[in-house]
This record gives sequence, C-alpha cells and structure tokens, in this order.
Amino acid sequence: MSQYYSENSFFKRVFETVRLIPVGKVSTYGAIAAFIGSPGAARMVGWALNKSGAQSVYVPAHRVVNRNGLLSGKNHFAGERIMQEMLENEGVKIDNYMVKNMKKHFWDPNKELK
DNA sequence: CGTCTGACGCACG
DNA sequence: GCGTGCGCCAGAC
Repeated sequence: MSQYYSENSFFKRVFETVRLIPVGKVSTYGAIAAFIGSPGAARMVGWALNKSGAQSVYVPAHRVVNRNGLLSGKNHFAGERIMQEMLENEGVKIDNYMVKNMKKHFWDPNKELK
C-alpha cells in the first residue's frame, strides 16, 4: 500500500486514499483508517476530512460515510443537502442521508488495493 | 509534555 | 433495535 502514498503524514494518507474511491462508490471512516495502518483511528479520518477543503488537490470527502451508510459528515459541507446531492449525481441512491444499498456501493480499500 | 478535541465504532443494557 | 458510554489516536495549543 505504501506505493500509493507520496507522503507519510496521517492526513496525507487519508486524502490520498479517499481520492482513490471511484465515482459511484463510497467507503467508510473505519475502513480507511485500517487501510492506512491505524485501525481504530476512524475519528481521525473524519477530522482529517475537515481540512480536506484546504488541500490543493480535490478530495471527494462526500464519498466517505460511517459504517451504517449514514452521511455523518453532511453538516460540514456548504449545505446539509450538498453531500447527498453530490452522491446522487454520481449514481448513489440516498434515503434520508442514508446510503440505500451499502453492500452494493461499499468500496473497501483493504480489498480493492494491494 | 499534559489536555482537549472529534465527519467513528463497538460493547452493553 | 435504540440510547448511552467509552476507547480510539494524531494534531493543535
């Protein structure tokens, strides 16, 4: 997995992993934390995404949801509905801020990347 | 260096 | 199945 990182800081790794999430797919905070070598640091992933907007590169933070498929980060976008709308525009069905078919849309870096 | 802070996750009741 | 409590750990101060 180190081949995917240009830098080793925790934040950078979060950003770079999130950028690998394909359009129409979503991942979870826990899965990303585990992938970058800090299982249990799911909260840090969310915190890192808070600063994702300040990054020079685009970070699709809207494709990261919690393990239930809930758009727990919606309040951190310009508007509460922005996150849901962006996902729906990418083909992800959302119902009341919840990804409808997580099994179908879930993208696990631990399995997809090697 | 001690504390506080979370866009989380899990264990429990 | 839902609410509550707590451990998690990198970074800001």
